[in-house]
Order: sequence, then structure tokens, then C-alpha cells
Amino acid sequence: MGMGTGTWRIADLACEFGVTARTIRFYEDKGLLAPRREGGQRVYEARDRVRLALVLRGRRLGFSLDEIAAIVDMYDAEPGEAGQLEYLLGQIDIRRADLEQRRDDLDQTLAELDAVATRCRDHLARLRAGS
Amino acid sequence: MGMGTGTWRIADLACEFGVTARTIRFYEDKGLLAPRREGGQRVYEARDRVRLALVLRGRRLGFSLDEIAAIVDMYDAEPGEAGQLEYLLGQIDIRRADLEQRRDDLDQTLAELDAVATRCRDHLARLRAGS
DNA sequence: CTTTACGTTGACGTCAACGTAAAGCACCCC
DNA sequence: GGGGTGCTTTACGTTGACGTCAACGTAAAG
Repeated sequence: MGMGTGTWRIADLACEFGVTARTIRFYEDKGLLAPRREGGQRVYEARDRVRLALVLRGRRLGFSLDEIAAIVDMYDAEPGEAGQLEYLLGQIDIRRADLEQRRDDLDQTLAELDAVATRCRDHLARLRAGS
Repeated sequence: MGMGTGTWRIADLACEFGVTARTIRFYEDKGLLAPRREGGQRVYEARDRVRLALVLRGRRLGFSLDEIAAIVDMYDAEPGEAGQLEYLLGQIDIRRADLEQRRDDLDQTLAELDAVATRCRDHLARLRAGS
């Protein structure tokens, strides 16, 4: 860390998470992050780091920033009234369906790649054995 | 199908897979598809459909078209010589690692969404029970 | 043979997710 | 006070993945 205990500057986070400062500022612009300011400079705390990690995980999964915002916002939604809670449950179901579709796609792709690899190794073995 | 048995026109595929004809032509431009031509018009056969399905699955997974091209090309790579086979096996390993990282991310996200949902339902129950 | 629907190839527009460059403030060091 | 480092904002550039539009060919129906 580059500051008082438990706080980080933008370059610290950028380095740690392997992104540029520009990217982090861009995410803030899009409402994905909201760090404290200390004399104009951004100061990140633990919860900001967690949010950034969530955003980057969403990115690895191929979600758009809008989708990521929707997901991350579910995490720290305040309880609220019954209607809100039911709405949130509905949104979660939608995301769940999406994620499970992705897992199916993913498992299929993995299985097929394995099949190709097996075919590959078979062929190699045959080659080495002198056809 | 809109033509002789086992062949389709571009609009047929577009409708069936829920994309526009423009998208299909774009994929061809990028080398992801290579349909037969019949008097200037594209004619798709079963293998073209399979390839399109693979491309769209890759898209759902959030891969770029370049990555998709790399993956799909592994599927119908000809055996070739030993060097080629070893290179292909290496590429497959890289893809595998990527896909497995994604699955980890995915499972974590699913688990966390479930946790949120559970919290949500608990709160709802407490609300209905009169605080 | 004309109409109508669907196809083709460019070419340019658009949107997301940043990259990059410019210009300026704050602080530290010598 | 000159130089360096690190931060800030503003603004324009870039790339990928298409959408959209114009201008034109073609195939099937009446």
C-alpha cells in the first residue's frame, strides 16, 4: 500500500490488479467505483478494492460494464421494502440463468477441446511408432 | 430450410440463430465461415451451420472473434506433422487454462448471487412475519 | 415481362471500452 | 528555482463488432 494503513492510491490498485489507472478512472466514470477524495486525489479503501475485483471478474467473464454494474449493485443493495426485495430476487434469477447457460457453453467447449487433444495425442503416438 | 434438402440461405440461418444477415456476412469476412456460392449467392450446408453455432457459442462466452477463430480452427485442423500437432496441443492447453479460470469466476459469481438471494429471502420472511 | 422479395458488395456510422496526448497542480529534492 | 514524480481533468484517437444505407443483381410468382 502507498498510504496510511488500509488505503491505496490509484497506481497501487492499477499495479496490483494489472490494469491502467485510466481503466480505473473510466470505471469510476461509469459509476462502478466511488473512492473517497483527499484534496482532489482518489483514496481507495478495502471495499473499493473488493468492488474493483468484482468488476474485473465480470470482465473476465465477458460481461459488458452495464451488466457488471447491474450485478455488482445486487451485492450491496440495501434490504429495503418487500417489492424491492422481490424485484432483486427476480434479477438474480435472470443472472443465474445467464450464468448457467455460460457454464453449459463452457463445459461443452472444454469437452470438445479435450476430444481434439486426445485425437491429437493419438496421432502423435502413431507418428512416433512409425505410422 | 429454404432450398434443396440440407442447404440454407443466409436469411434462414439468420432467423434460426437469431442474428442478422449482416452479422453472418461479417463473420465470413473475418474468415469464420466459408459457404459455397451458387451464382453469387451464399449457400450454407450442415458444416457451415455447425461452425456458425460454434462461433455463436464463443460469442456467448465473451470471446473476441479472433479468439473464436483460433478455437474453431483447432476443431478442424488436419493432423499434419509432429511439430504442428505439438503446437496445437500447446494452444489447446492455453485455451483450457483460460476456460477453467472462467469456470472458477463463474462458480464464484453464482455462489455469491445465491448468498445474496438467501439473504434476500430471509429478509422477506422476516418482513412478512411482522419484523 | 414486370413486380416483389431477397440477395450482393461497398462505404460510412455507431457504440463500448478503453489508449493517448496535453496541460496543469502539488509536493519533494538539490 | 529547476527538475522530477504522481496525481488531476479534458479531449480526441482507436479498435472490435457490428448497424445502416445506397446501388445494384437475381430468383420466383403472376
